[in-house]
Amino acid sequence: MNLSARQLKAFLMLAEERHFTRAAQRSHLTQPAFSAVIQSLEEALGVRLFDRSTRRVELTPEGWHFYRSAPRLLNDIEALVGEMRELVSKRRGKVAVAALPSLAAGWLPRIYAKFSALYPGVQLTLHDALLEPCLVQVREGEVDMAIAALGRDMSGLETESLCEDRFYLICRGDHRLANEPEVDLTMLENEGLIHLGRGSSIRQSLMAQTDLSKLRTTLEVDHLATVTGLILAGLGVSLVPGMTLFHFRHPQLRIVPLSRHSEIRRKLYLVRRANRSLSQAAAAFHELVMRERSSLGPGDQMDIREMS
Amino acid sequence: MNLSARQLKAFLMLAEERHFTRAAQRSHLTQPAFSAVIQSLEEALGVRLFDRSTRRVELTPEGWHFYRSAPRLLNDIEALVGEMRELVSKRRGKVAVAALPSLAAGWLPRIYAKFSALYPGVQLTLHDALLEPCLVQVREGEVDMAIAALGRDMSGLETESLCEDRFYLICRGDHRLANEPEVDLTMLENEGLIHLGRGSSIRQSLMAQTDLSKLRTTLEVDHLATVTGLILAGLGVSLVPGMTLFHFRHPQLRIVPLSRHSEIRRKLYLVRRANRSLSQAAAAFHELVMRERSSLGPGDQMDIREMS
DNA sequence: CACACTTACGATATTCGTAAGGATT
DNA sequence: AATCCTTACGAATATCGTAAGTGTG
Repeated sequence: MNLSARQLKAFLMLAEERHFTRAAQRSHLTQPAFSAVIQSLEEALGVRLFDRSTRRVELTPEGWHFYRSAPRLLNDIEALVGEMRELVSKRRGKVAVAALPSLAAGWLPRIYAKFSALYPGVQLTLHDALLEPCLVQVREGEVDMAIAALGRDMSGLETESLCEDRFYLICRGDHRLANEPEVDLTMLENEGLIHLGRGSSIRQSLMAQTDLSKLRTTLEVDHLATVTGLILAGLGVSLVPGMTLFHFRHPQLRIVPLSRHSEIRRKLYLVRRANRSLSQAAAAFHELVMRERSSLGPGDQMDIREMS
Repeated sequence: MNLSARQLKAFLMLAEERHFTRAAQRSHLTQPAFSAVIQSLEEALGVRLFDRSTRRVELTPEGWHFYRSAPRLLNDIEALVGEMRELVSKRRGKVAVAALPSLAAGWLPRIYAKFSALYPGVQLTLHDALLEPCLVQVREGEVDMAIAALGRDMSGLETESLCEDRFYLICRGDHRLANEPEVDLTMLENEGLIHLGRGSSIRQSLMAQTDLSKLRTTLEVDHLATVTGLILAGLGVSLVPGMTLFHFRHPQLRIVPLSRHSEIRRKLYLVRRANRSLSQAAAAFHELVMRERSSLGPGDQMDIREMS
């Protein structure tokens, strides 16, 4: 037995029209072919569904019984197929992304806006989280992908490089280095440095690439917004990657690039589960991110321009 | 697009097993053939439903979405097909029959008992009604068939002869004709005759075949049970067909056949709608009636034996 | 290298359209 | 005679199983 949507559709068409020739036309079939579909259905069910003479076509008692359920059934089938088509065409769907706070606040919203314009039916979710929580959410399938740095354990994850993010010195306008065109790490000796928490990828990038022992760590906070306030209050300076510079557009703050030879960089990646395909909507989002990645990397110039 | 039950079943099998070879075996297909079914489904939906490497088979996001609805859908399909099979096999169904009161009380219950034993799942309905209401119910499709006589208007109806029913004289044991082996209509002159109502087929048969002007009509009632009482009270005699004789098994009543040459008969038919097929259950009932018709026709002997 | 999915390919079955057949009004 | 469903039949398509190919652990 193998009931098909085509048979159901033909049955309903004939039950409505009570006329093989018309029902066949509406089904885009020749009348004999249509007849064969009905016959195959009757044979599959083992019972005649229509009484037909050349002048009259009518449902048999069993036909009526079938007719009670068939429309709902076909409707369910077509609803399901329709849903799938909507997913494929991205008229519907969901994309969940995890991103480091710096990206979640700065670059990603612009991507979200573009994506929403392209696919207004797709529901977007954004989880701003520190590096490790980002990776956990990807690994556990809570999000489709993350935009983050590399973590300690990247097993089961697949990464694609997005950009490299240079670091900058943030200081108050009256700081001794405020008007340098660029600074060197050696110039920062004995400066009071305001750090982000240890869960932060910014902090981790810094620790991995730099010897900060010559600097004094004055404070450690969790949010960049807080850093702004602390610097303004004269409590120290900070080193942050380019992606976060929009936090520091302030008349009394200065942003000074680190010189080439003491350049520190944070590498950012798009992270997703290994060997797992993305949903159609997520794949479209992924594609958009990769296409737009030039708008955040190589990284520095653009952000400087934005700030000026 | 033509979704089929086979595709759904294969999909669910694979979603459960996550293994083409095993799922193929359980589907009684070779693995490549099974693979082709899955591919045809994916092609029909325009989206991959399974991520497969040689070592792992897993649902894609779209596959999961499909999986949310597919089991219910397949279940509905199989439920419908199952229902149809039950109707065909007469494990379920309905049969509604209309019958003249004489048959509804006497012969038909025995048929119902036999039918119920054969098909305990089929629900039987019996409408005992006078001739014209019987025919109306058939014509309007309220019942599958009727067991009745011929009416004035038989258009749209199809009849099959069931039996002929002889008439008998019913009188009290102390009546002058009580011990005759048979009586002639002429012997009934000036008798007081108890009639049934004009809607009754018994009355109509009598009127059509006999000149009753020599007899006095003393009373006219609607139910045979009442006739019994009236005869016992000495209010007259009655003429009734053989099928009703069980009403008159009473020590003080006598049943006397009418002689051959003044024989009156009531013809009984199975009546159904013209050009309309019966439901499977009704067809089985019809067949049983026709097979058992010898147990009521030619009519007389048996009833006489029963009465003795 | 062994297991597992895909591709290739020939055989069979199904489906389709055209044309002829048969029944009903 | 006209209408309309069924049957007949050849062509295109789909489905199946066997066997070879490919890729992954």
